[in-house]
Amino acid sequence: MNDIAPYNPQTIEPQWQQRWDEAELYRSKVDWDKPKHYALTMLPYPSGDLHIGHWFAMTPSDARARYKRMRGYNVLFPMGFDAFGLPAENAAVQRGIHPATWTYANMDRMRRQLRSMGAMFDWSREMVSCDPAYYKWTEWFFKTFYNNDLAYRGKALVNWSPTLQTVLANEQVIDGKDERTGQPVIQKMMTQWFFRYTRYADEMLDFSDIDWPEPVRIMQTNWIGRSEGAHVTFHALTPETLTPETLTPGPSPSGRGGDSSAASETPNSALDTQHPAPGEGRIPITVYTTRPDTLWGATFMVLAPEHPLVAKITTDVQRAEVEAYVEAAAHKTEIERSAEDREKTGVFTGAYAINPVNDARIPIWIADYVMISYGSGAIMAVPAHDGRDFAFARKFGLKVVPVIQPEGETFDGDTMTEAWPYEGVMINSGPFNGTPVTREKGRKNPAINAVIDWLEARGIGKEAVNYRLRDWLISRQRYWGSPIPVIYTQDGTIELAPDDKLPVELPQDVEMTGYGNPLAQHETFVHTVDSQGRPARRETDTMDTFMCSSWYHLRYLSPGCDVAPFSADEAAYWLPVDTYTGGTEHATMHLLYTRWFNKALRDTGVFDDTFAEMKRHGRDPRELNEPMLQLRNQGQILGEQRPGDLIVASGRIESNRKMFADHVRVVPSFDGQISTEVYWGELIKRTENLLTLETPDGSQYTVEVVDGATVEIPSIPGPNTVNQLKHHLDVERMSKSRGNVVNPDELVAEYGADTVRAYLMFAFDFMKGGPWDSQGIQGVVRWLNDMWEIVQASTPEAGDPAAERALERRVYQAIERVTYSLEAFSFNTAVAALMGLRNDLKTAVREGKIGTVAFRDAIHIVLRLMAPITPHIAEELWAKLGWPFSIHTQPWPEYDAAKAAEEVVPLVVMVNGRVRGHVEVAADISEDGAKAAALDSEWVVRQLDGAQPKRVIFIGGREPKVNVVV
RNA sequence: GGGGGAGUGGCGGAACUGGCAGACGCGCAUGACUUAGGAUCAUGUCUCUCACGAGGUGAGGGUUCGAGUCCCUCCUUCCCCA
Repeated sequence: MNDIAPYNPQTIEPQWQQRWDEAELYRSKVDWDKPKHYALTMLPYPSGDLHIGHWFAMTPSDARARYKRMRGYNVLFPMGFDAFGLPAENAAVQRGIHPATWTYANMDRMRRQLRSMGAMFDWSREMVSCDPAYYKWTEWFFKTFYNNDLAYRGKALVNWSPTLQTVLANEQVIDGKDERTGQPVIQKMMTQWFFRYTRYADEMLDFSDIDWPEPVRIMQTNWIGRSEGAHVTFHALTPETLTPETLTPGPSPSGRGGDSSAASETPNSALDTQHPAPGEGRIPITVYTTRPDTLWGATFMVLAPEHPLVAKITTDVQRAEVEAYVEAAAHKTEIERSAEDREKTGVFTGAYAINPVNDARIPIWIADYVMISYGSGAIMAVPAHDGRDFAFARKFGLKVVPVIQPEGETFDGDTMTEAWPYEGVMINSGPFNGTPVTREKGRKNPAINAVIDWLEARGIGKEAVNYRLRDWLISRQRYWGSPIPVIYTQDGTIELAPDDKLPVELPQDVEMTGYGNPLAQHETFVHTVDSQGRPARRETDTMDTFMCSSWYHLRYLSPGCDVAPFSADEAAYWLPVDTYTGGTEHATMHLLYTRWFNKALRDTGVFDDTFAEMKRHGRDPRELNEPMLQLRNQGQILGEQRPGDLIVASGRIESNRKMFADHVRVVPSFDGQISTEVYWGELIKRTENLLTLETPDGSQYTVEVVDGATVEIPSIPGPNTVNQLKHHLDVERMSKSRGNVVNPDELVAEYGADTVRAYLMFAFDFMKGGPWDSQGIQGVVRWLNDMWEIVQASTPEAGDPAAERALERRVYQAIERVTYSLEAFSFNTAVAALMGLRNDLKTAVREGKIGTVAFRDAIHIVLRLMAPITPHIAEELWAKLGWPFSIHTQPWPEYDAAKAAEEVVPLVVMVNGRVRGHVEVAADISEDGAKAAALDSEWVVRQLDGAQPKRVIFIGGREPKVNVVV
């Protein structure tokens, strides 16, 4: 082995990458004679540099795509950029760079970095979402949706910064303030564009056609939040209909008086006497409830502060208070408002409504725990059976009337301490008293079922299904996004830009000031003409970037196509995506949007040509009901845990916890260092020259390093400064500010791409991720160095047949393990199996019992098993042995059970389920034979001591076991 | 606030349907080769015990011939969304 040149990935990797490019090894072309495999990994946002997380997401997916290709599939594995979005605008505002300049420069850098992975990306299919050739079709899809009643204009709350005159994204708002300027942000209603997301809500609840992780399916189901219940119409009494004496300021009587008997048939009778005649002066307010069985317990109503009726129904007496509350609510975010543990706030409007089931007159309040964007923005409050309503009622002294009572309990509205949202028997509910209530939801609950029928019969209410899911708000008041191709004519009607005028292009000459919407300020963009040539205004909102990423997998099919978003010929062959990999953070947003988009395209005829082509080739168009068949989520690579330097500081002690140090020393341990003259401990935090030291018992000390102090760090030669001291790092997400970022470029320069790829696959569970460990990579370095030498080792002409058979067995067992592991996204065990094989090969070379022919047969298989994981070294060694280019077009080694089979196996002997020992037996031993061997073994004989076993259990299979119960 | 995971040696992690817990690797220890070693090679490495043996997968309980795996209660953590 002496004359072998050392393994040098820095030389061989770029060479092979170039060779693969030149040979167009990864160009994927439609070939109906071969089965296809569309492997897709979520495309990156061009933020600047490629992160180790990108490598972790992409290289295992690449390995699997390569493996599929060797299994005989025609594989498509494309890459592109999700290039619109906020960071580019922030860069523009902060550094005066145009978003396009910033984005394209980043993409150039990232393309180079992506190529260094040695992945099988087909770059001829690259798509870039901010390219006009791409967003032309994003706009075209908007038109398609608009023309099919899937897009509409509506009102929604936005984060509005009065200072910047602009709308902010949720992530730009921290504690109700703009994160950049610290100026307050208010909630403002604006007219915006929506897609009818709920149109496909029910279909999106059906996962029967797709193999997606259970957690994702659960999250999507909860996100859609389907519930069954009823719409019920209450009627508000307008101020004019109320007589002066009914206008009691403040809340209604608390119910703590004489009429509060919970068993009373007409609980609100005291309030019930003065409501006006039906019809006149009544404003209908429809509420949605999942619990129509509790209608008799509705003792007040609550409207969202933004509800349009608030101004109309508020009495003059209450007006000032109500307006102040509405104003205050505008300054709160939904997150704050929906926090359940928060103290409830609210204001009485002075108005009353009639509960349609019992004609009770109940007060109408406004409170910020009711959201205008949710349901109808109005609720009936049933304090006895809803936690939030209960808290509200108690805070404001509102009446609590129980209408459901569990067996063996007697509720009293005045003394209940918490709401009872569960089962029982209906009480105080007129005709329904005595009806049993279960924990079932919707019609399955007999009480709900009966009440809904009753409401419908009387025309008071109607069965209804509601979704937590809201329509998809796609408007963004931003520059760097796909324009919405809409024109507003002078008379206010909406026109769409004609197809031959698409795309509506973003103007290049914009000024990014961070103030206002750049597009709205751009005169030549805004001012246009309508279809009649009359002056008109353009829509200045752009589309949510989730719109771009909802169809990028289609653009890869034919990125150059300019007559359609994608070519039907390509789509009919490649779709749907077979394997999709990406992070869990997209579980409910991107992955639901893309499913919606796919169903919308199906129903608006966009796939019609594709369907026709599929049928022509005998494929069923229903295969395209879902965009991605199999989904797997990778975990996240976290920063490396690092201990801080051990430090001994001496100087002037200021107080018992603070020192001004003129001498700081890093020591290997604290032996003999401890004295009262010095401070010592692990450096857990450093802010400039202020150090925090922690002793093993957990006490902390502050050390301020004075100017001109000596700093000694023995591991770093030369004079040291305080900046070179390493402080402790916990396992956390990587970020520049924490200083725990792992740079893949540096790793590739040091170890080579194959090592980095294999290490990422080996060191973590793909689905879980975990903290980076810079030491562990040595194991992979050794593995590849070993393989480099083993493959080129010299072997004897003839070998020992038994040893050769043993090696063959190990090789074939490895085929099975690696194959199974790659199928199952268990990349770590695939590498482990290959390392195990390395151990066997190494032993074989050392012992010299394997002949050249047998050894070459083994290597021929081993290199192909390595090829998906470490493509460069596998190709290089393959070539060194004189085998033809390219290893990546070779078939995957075929598993042969006979060759993998063991002849003799250890029979596991268990007594009462615990292993006691092993007996060598033939692998194909019969049940009776195994039992006899076990009963004959020393352990069983000793345990039984002449007695009969109670039971003898044989567990067959490759590893036979016998359990003797005594 | 809502939702989803995860707890196995000093560390990363194995254990496919309940069937030998700790594969593979890092680290560590001892030895070898070396002027030297952060290179390489060999051996060892869950805990207790000289040993025979016994115990052991966050805690407690249950089902089973047999539980890391299934069920119940609790604890600790991480992630995502709003």
